[in-house]
Amino acid sequence: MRNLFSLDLVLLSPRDGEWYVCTAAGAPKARGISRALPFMAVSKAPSEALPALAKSLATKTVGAASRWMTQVGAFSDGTHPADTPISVAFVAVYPNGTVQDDEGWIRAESAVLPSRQKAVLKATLGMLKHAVEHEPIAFHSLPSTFTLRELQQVYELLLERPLHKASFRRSLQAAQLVEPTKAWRAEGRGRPAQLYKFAPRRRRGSVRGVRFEIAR
Amino acid sequence: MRNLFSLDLVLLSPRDGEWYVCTAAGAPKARGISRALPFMAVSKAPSEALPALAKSLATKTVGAASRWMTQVGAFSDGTHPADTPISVAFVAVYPNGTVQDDEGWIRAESAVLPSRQKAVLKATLGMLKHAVEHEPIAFHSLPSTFTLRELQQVYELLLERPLHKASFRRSLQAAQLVEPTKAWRAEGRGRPAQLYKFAPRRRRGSVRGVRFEIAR
DNA sequence: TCAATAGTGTCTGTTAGACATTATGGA
DNA sequence: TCCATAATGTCTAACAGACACTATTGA
Repeated sequence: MRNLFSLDLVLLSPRDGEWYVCTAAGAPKARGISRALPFMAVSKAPSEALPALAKSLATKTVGAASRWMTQVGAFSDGTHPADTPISVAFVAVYPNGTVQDDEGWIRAESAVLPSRQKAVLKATLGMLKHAVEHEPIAFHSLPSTFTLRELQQVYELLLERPLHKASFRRSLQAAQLVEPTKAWRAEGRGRPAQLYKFAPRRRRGSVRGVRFEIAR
Repeated sequence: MRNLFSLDLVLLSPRDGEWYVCTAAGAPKARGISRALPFMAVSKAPSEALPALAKSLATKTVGAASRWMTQVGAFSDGTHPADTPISVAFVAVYPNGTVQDDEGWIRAESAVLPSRQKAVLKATLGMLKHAVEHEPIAFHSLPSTFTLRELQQVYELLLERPLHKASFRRSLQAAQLVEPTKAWRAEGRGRPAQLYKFAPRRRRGSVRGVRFEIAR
């Protein structure tokens, strides 16, 4: 039976200041591409909704459920191992520490993928840059407790630009999104860092004026 | 031949401080729903890319090309007149003045649509709220010249909240996105308003710190 | 003691929001 | 003259960015 579409997953996890993306074997060997983003070929009208399908595929692939997932979009260009006319992509993040020395997780920057999936990955990273402002992506990219330095590094990964330490912490405090725990963590030389947990109290009340960052 | 998917369009245009959405006849008469968003049922792998397909369908439907269009996403829930497992939706805006007393354009707020398309419309309006910051949607929702009051009203429609007049104009001036023309337009009683045109000079250089507007 | 990192205090320039004021037309 | 709307000036509070400083650990 001919496939209707494929459902593709961009599963990301930060490690060493870079995004790692989960891949599976089974892509066509043509042109030296042996790995691909996890996908599921759908050949009949699915009984479940797309998000539920994506969630179960992610859980099956990684062995754990992701805490945040959203749709990236539908893609029709380029080549895809399932050879479907379109692919619907979802993105999910897994906490820092998920990536072990597993060859399934590879650096997103240098990932070699079928051309459609390469476009999916690029679109995903561009989408995260905007979505980070409205969704708690960074917090779900970390374990339940984390240092503020780790949090800032994830934000810098998401936004693809450096952030100012003091300003970052002030804004974070004003937003009342995290709470300190009583635990501290020493790494290497310097002063130990306090561990925080994600505990949003309220949405930032002051909705500020328009920003005009219009791409031309 | 069974359909692979449908391509749906959310064609929006502002009028009287509200969004109007373009609909076409031909939806099933069941449950009193007689109109639907314009769509195209795709039964074989398309020779064109999705954006090109959407663009040509929009041009054919409205009789004019839109100046801005982007994908909303893929939708699988609910009912759809094409009865496809998924629908890929695109959104485009048409300038104020496109909507005449044509029954094809109806108020988006009170639109009665097949359930999947209703979800598409809702997701679209939510998406625009975030996209307006990064893409010149508002300018493409107006004719080539417009008053700053019209521009602010479109932004208020997009953002779904009122804006402060003086701050809006200051930010607009700082962003160097518009240029005044020599024309003025008098409407009703008060002082005539100067007409402006969209003429972006530069991207706003100062990329400011993180905003934490995290939805919980 | 030194190096390295965590965390904070202060200063300054920018800007959003409030408010007031002037400008300019029609009724 | 009065009213409605456009456009702009001023003040203030909030905030981002820079910088410096203190705090606390390991080497």
